[in-house]
Amino acid sequence: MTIKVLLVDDERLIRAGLAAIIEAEDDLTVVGEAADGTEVPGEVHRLRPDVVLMDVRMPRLDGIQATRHILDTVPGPPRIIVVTTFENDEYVYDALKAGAHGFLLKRTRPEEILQAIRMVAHGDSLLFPAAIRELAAHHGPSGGRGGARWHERLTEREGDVLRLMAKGRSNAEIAQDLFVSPQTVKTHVGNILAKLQARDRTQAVILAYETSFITPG
Amino acid sequence: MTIKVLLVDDERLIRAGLAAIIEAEDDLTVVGEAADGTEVPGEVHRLRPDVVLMDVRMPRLDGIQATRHILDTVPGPPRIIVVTTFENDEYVYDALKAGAHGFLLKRTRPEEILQAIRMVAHGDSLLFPAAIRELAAHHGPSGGRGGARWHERLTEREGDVLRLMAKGRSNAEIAQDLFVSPQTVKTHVGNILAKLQARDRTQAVILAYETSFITPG
DNA sequence: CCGGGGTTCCCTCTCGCGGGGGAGGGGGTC
DNA sequence: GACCCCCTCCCCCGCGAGAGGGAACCCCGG
Repeated sequence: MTIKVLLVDDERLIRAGLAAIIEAEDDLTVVGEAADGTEVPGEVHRLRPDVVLMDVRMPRLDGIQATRHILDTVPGPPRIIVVTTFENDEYVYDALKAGAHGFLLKRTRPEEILQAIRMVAHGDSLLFPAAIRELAAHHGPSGGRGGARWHERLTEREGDVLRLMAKGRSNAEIAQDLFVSPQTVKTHVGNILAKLQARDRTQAVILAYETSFITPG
Repeated sequence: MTIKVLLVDDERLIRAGLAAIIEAEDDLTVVGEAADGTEVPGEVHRLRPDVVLMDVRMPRLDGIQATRHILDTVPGPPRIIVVTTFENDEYVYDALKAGAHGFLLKRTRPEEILQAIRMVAHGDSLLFPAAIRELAAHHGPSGGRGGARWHERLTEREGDVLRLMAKGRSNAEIAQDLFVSPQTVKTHVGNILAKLQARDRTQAVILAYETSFITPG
């Protein structure tokens, strides 16, 4: 049950680095590489990877269009992680909207990149594994099979706060709703923003929508 | 082609007031009234109104649940306008999420209430008539048939700004994106918040999502 | 028993956001 | 021409938000 990964990045150095840390794990393997978005659909069809690590900024066809194209055309598509150099990259939201299952910064520590690959391969969303958290809440803390804990996952309380943030509540209002002090809410909000790599509550709410943590309509 | 309106409010006085101003118009007519959410589905089935003016806070079954129920069960459902007493009512977002096509404050001036009814009856969303604005942009300024202009509609520039707000941009970043000064952006943002009756940019973005001005996924 | 994560609460500090004004120019209608 | 709307830009001001510390409690697991 090794997880098959396809690397997509226009810089050979990046691909080599990612391939090195991935191949060092025995439950992960790199089945192919692509240097451009245009090559991706063919490679996906041919290699049937479980996870695609896709750079956002590429010549010819960028990661967003490539993501959209794969998810539109390939039946049983792979999970796609969008990789970007800068946090708060302007394409991050577009990428998630295009159907990506998470995003990573290139400077993220290798162990976390590996954990991220395993998580999305197992069907979790990188930022908001709502299903997992629900499972853990309903079926007791014995939830996920070993080692799947990732430090960026939101806690239950943080989920409560984010849900209220996504209803337009201010910190003071959230404090009233949850019967805690405003300072506590500020702490939670700060942790949420850090985990989501969001700059402010607006970006956090956007991510909540784009990753279906919150569902409109 | 008179527009049939169903009034739903637990206070007879409110219903009477609304009925008075609506019946004074010859293109609008009140086909029925209901004092409780539980009565609504039956009345909708029986009277087939074009528009439902629905109070949010009602005993037994509130406006949100009633809205959801109607839209779930009635084929070719009416357009629903949620009416509330206080701005920034905590139920507003829930109502829009339940599928309401807009919301109004009870203290809104009568002419605007009438215009709102006409707008939603013609298929526009009250806050974000994106379709109309697109039509106007594509088919020239001859867009909507007479008199449909409502002062709460967003201008094209405001739409640009809101779209960028919904991408998580700060005012300064929006200014760069649009090649204008930050002060100009602040002006637009202020106007947007006023028109949307939103308290801050987060609420504005939420409304943008809930009314499908922005579409996730 | 001790460690770690989660929740709660406190402090200070900075800064962007939003409210309140005003003002000028362009383009449209009446 | 007068009017109105939109877009642009400016001022001041108050406040909430977020960053960056710290600290206490509980519960669970090693």
